[in-house]
Amino acid sequence: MSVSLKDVADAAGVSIATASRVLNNSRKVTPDTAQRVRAVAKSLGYVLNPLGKALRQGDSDVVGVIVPVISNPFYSALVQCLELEVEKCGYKCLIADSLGELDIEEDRMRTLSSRRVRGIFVVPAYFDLSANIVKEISAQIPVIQVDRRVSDEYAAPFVGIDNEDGIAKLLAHLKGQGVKTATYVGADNRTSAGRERRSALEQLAPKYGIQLTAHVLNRFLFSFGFEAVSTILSRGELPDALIGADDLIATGLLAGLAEHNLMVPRDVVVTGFDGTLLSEVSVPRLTCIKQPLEQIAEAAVAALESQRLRPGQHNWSTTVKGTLQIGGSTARSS
Amino acid sequence: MSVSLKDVADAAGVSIATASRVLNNSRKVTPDTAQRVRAVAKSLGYVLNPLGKALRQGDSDVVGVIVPVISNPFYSALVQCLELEVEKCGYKCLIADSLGELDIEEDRMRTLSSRRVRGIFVVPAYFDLSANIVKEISAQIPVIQVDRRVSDEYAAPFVGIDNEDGIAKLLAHLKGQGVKTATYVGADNRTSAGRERRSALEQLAPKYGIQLTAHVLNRFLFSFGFEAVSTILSRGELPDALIGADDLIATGLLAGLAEHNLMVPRDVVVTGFDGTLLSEVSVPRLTCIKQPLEQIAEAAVAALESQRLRPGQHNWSTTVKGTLQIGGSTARSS
DNA sequence: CTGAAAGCGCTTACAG
DNA sequence: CTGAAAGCGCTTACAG
Repeated sequence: MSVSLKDVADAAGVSIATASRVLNNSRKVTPDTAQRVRAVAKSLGYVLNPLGKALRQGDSDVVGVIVPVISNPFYSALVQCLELEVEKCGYKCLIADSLGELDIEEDRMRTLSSRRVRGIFVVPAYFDLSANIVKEISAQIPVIQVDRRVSDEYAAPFVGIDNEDGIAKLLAHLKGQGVKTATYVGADNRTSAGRERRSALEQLAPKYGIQLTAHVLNRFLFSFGFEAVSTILSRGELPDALIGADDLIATGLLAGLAEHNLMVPRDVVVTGFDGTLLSEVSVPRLTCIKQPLEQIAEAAVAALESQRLRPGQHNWSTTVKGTLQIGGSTARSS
Repeated sequence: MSVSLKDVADAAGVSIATASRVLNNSRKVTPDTAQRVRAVAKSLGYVLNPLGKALRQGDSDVVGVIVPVISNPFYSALVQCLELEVEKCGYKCLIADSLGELDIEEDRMRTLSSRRVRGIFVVPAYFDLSANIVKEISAQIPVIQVDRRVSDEYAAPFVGIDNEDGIAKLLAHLKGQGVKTATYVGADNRTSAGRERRSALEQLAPKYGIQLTAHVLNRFLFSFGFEAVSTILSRGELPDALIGADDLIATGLLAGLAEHNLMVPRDVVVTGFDGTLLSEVSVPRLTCIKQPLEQIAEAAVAALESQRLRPGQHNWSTTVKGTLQIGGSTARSS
């Protein structure tokens, strides 16, 4: 049905080897012949079949991307940035999600690996449980952990935000707004992001003169933030600030507070983390740490390339710093 | 490096033909032999290389999905549903976005086609400009248009929401809330969704006793909704309702109104379309038409299968009806 | 029931 | 500079 390299070669009166060389600019070919082949290829509408190429070379031009949930605005934005960056290298992206479940994650990684992708970007579902699969696949093809990492530091390189720096910026801002007490509505220990943000907060809050009441912990979900409001209210007094572990939780908090007729920032200020669409869409806008996604994507692609060139070095990581994005949700002084 | 079918066959003392048959359950093989092959395959950690299979069969187990922008919550949700449904058939998804640009869309479709995917789901970027490429690729492999369609009704089957029905439900609800005047903050004629929603509104509003002021039209963007508020205010009187063409525009309206210290629903009611995460996250929640994504995904996959079985019939479509999701943004009677 | 062989489309040593 | 040939991993008529 579709035209193959052989068709082109025949029509041009050359061997398929020559045709291949012309179309890949791989070796010097008589200009005359080259031109003829190119013309024929064009007129016949030849398009390379990447399957044959990949099979032969044991290596495709596809890169895999695995995120927990593609419909989480943070991940859909991350995926888009990664895709853009990957395409600059002339590769294509195969995108998949793990739904945050270990067995799906394993399936995705094995499938991609068997397809001989050039490499995999993965946001591991779990800090500890995902370590094995990341390490296993990482031994076969280049794997880069993005946004989250697994417990085993020799599993694969990591690229992501500096959570501690982000939390520090948030605390400095809150302090400037006169915040004295805060409650962390955060993520549990399942993921590295959850761990790092929580421990940074615990460590740094005292330095900014902010007193933390008991955390409310769960997963990165809007519904969790929404419900957390009731939990906190049932305790009695509301703190000056509610610190959400990400934008999803934070917008959940905004919605929950509205449900209880509490005004933000008048009654309590709220912060998020990520700087997703949600933070811009919410009313009031969410103060949060904006992740430099382009930069992360760029670093991730660079990491993958470096991993391809000299494999075996897995215990390194790249962190980038986020920026404080100030919204109305913490405009306490006004 | 990785173990191939030949390795398995050798280790099991059979031909690769037999090994292949066992692993595919394709023909009767002596139970004894079959068991042995299976055992060997397992112990060697054999995993099929889909490249070889696809090359041989001229057909892979991959399905392509092309949406305009993956970071639009509606499309990321759609992609997730499609992926889930596609996997039920044992296929994998190759996801890509066109950024709403024709040349990228063309590149994506051609690339997928050259990879011999089993079929493509596409949300065409343009109503008229995308017609050619959809038709071209549709002649090669099964293509299903989802959510939007192109002008040429013989291009490819379509699966999506019944926009007219959705608009009617919205109008009925608004009428019940005592709305007499409304402004449509909508999408232009670039896409079929934009066209259909607008023309349905123009046609149906009078029947519900709702008077439309001049439309404000542009693309499906949060920023457009946000800015549209100024445009409308500069005209003078605010209508009873602002009807956003989708949730992105509608939440933009909410944010824009808040910026002008206008209260929703007190000063004006607002509606959206799609029922994305944004509609739930916004404060107040957005009244809108919720798209039955699971149902759409199911129908789309069924359409693809039917297209594979008997190709050539392109001029049919499946529409599903959305449901009215009532939020605080139209709670006028309260 | 099983195997030897062809062939999907491609690239790349190896000769010339 | 160019071509004949091997081979990537797989499936499937074709014989037996």
